[in-house]
Amino acid sequence: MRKRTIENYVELVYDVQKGKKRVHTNDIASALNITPASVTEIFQKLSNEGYVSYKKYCGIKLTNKGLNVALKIKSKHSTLKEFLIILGIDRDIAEKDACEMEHILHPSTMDTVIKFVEVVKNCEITPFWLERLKEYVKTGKLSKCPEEFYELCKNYQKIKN
Amino acid sequence: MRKRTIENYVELVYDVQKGKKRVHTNDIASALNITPASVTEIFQKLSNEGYVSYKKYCGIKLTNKGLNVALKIKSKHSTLKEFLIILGIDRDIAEKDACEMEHILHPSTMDTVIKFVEVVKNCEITPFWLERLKEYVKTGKLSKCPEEFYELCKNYQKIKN
DNA sequence: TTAAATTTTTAGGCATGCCTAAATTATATA
DNA sequence: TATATAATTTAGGCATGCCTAAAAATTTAA
Repeated sequence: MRKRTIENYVELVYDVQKGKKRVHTNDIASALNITPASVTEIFQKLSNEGYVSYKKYCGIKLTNKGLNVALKIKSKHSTLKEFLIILGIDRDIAEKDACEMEHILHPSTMDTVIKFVEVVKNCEITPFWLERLKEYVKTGKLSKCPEEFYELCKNYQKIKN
Repeated sequence: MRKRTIENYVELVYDVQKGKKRVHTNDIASALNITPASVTEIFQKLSNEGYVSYKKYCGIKLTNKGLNVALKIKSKHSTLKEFLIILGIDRDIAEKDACEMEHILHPSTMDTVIKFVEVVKNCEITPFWLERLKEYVKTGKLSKCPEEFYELCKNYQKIKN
């Protein structure tokens, strides 16, 4: 199976599994609008590769290996979604784009995104540059950056060097 | 053909086409490390869908339709790469991640990214928040945001409301 | 508890994007 | 201008992730 496929299925299985003992073909099939027959095939492959334990006619359950993948992907997903929302992307679009990005970004890119989100969340108030960006996206007009900011930045940089 | 496949091939054809009249199977095959036979198949499909004009044994040339797709994708690519580089991602990783992101992001997300890059490039000096982020990524330590910044932000927001 | 309904699996197919090997066409050179 | 060489195409295969139709197992309910 492709990395992407594994990640998507394992992630979904994780979500569906909550509050259930086992996940059945129908659960996945209806969630994805595909046929149960296709899901059976996926279950068998996920099982062969050790992501789930599978018993015919009884559905599946994530193994530790599968659980780890699921947790990692879910963590990436929520960080990326937060990241996009911070930038001003609509929640549902952020959700979809995060769904794609979670599979492709390099670990070091993910690391930067994680820290970006952390930095912004750490701010007591919405950062100025972010306000300006959102305004620009909304109105199409980019306001000029006030002189005081430049001064402050310059001073700060002098101090550091 | 899948959207992603079309975009990838058309983009590559555009790059290879520069300074040549026609692009040959071998050009693409060697660039992608796949066999010329596979490229022939791709050429035929690209041609069927109107992205290139194709004459047997003579290679292909982008049509206007293909050129438009190529230009759009290349524009997305370079914006995304710039975006990632601004955030502090290494150039080669930025290159690879941009290659993936260019196919998946929602237009409104792209719009925000475009404006983000514009806003940062518009700054006379590297924004303070970006300095802090990069430092955090590099050292693992997040410095506290100076009080003056908060004050300035607050004042600015009062003025606007 | 046995028949009906539902769920799951099997078997066989299909499109995609790749492959190899062999045939065809173009080109370079003697 | 032949002919050897190189490039391209055709033909047939393969893995993936999906499909349908039919078979098998399970569950429900009479």
